[in-house]
Amino acid sequence: MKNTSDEPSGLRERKRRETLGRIAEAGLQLFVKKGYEETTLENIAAAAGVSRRTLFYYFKSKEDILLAWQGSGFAQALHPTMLQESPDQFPLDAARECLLKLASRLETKESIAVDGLLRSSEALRARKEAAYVELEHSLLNAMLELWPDPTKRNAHRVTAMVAIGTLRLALESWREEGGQPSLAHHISRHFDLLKHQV
Amino acid sequence: MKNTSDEPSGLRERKRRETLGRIAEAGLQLFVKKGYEETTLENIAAAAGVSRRTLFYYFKSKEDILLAWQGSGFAQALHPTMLQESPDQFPLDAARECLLKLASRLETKESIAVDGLLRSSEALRARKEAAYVELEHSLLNAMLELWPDPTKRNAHRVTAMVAIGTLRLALESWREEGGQPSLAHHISRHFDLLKHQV
DNA sequence: TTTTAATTTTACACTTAGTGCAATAACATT
DNA sequence: AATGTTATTGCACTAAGTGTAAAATTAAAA
Repeated sequence: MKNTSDEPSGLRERKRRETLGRIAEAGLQLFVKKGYEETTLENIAAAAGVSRRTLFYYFKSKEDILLAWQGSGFAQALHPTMLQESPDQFPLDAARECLLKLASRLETKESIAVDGLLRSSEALRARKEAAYVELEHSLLNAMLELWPDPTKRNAHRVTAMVAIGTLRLALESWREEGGQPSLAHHISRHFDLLKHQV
Repeated sequence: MKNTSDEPSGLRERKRRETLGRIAEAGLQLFVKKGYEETTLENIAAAAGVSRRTLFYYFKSKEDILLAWQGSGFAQALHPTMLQESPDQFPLDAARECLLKLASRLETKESIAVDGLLRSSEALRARKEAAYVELEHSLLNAMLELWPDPTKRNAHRVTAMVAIGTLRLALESWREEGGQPSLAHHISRHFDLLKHQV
């Protein structure tokens, strides 16, 4: 009979998670060491102790093996974290606070390594930009729960776009300046710029 | 001796342009008819009366054949059009005017067809988002020429981000509502929303 | 425990995008 | 006409990704 609970915890599930982890780790390690293009799926499969075909059982593409590391859970945490904000503020201010709380997740070794790799080809750079649009959607959905006014949908879209766009610029600037000072600082400064420009 | 002028106009150049055009048109036509993934480079080469290998002499990838149609020259026109704006306005207002002037370029049959195709796969959707970031850079460069104040670089970045982001949302909304009313109208409305939200 | 069902892993053959290389054809210049 | 330059092609090759079906592993039922 099928197990309908959320998290089955048998041997099968454990091995599954282990294999998934081995593949993701072997992938990231090789990408960092040899470069993304220079690493073949054959390489990853060998390092993970699995057949090439099995890679596609766990990931739908080579890119996905890299993207699995993106943002250290930033994307997953965005929605719930935003929901914790009080609705007694302007949406943009709430978004700002939320992003500040999550900033540390983007300051990890993995995040930085992955970000470097995401610059190494057109296709990967494009994926990175697309990821921001995903964040925008997560943020928008949380906003729609916090301020459930159907007539403000477009306004919220604009707010989410501005907030995530500001995060993107802050990250860029943080990197350009070699991680100095903290990312949170850059985010704050960029949100301040916003008020003066718009 | 080498021809150093900008636009050589011999037989060679004419044929070159013709071949380029044939490939791009054959590609778009087949993509629309059969779908992007379902169209092979073999198909396009045959339809353009050229060898598969020659495709790579003109385009560096299959995606590029499609992306050549993106925006009907919007990207190329952005910089020069922005430069025509008067510096006696707020940068964001100038950007708004500029985008309104260019809006019609996105309302063409080709733009709409390409946009549809760009939704058909993850990789293509990602390319589309990346294209907006390119626009952002073009706009930023023009702004830096119009208001050459090196201390305002980050401010201008924010402005360019907001302007192009607004364009993106306006385009989305315009499409959702079936092209009604004009794109320019949607752009205006979204820029108005901005003032209220930020 | 044995049997049966579901899931995971693998091998193999195949398609297609993209690259390197070198030969040939077409155009341009002297 | 001879020479150089650019465009076109064929061929062989690498690597990503898919379809299929068999084998191995784990879970559940008897």
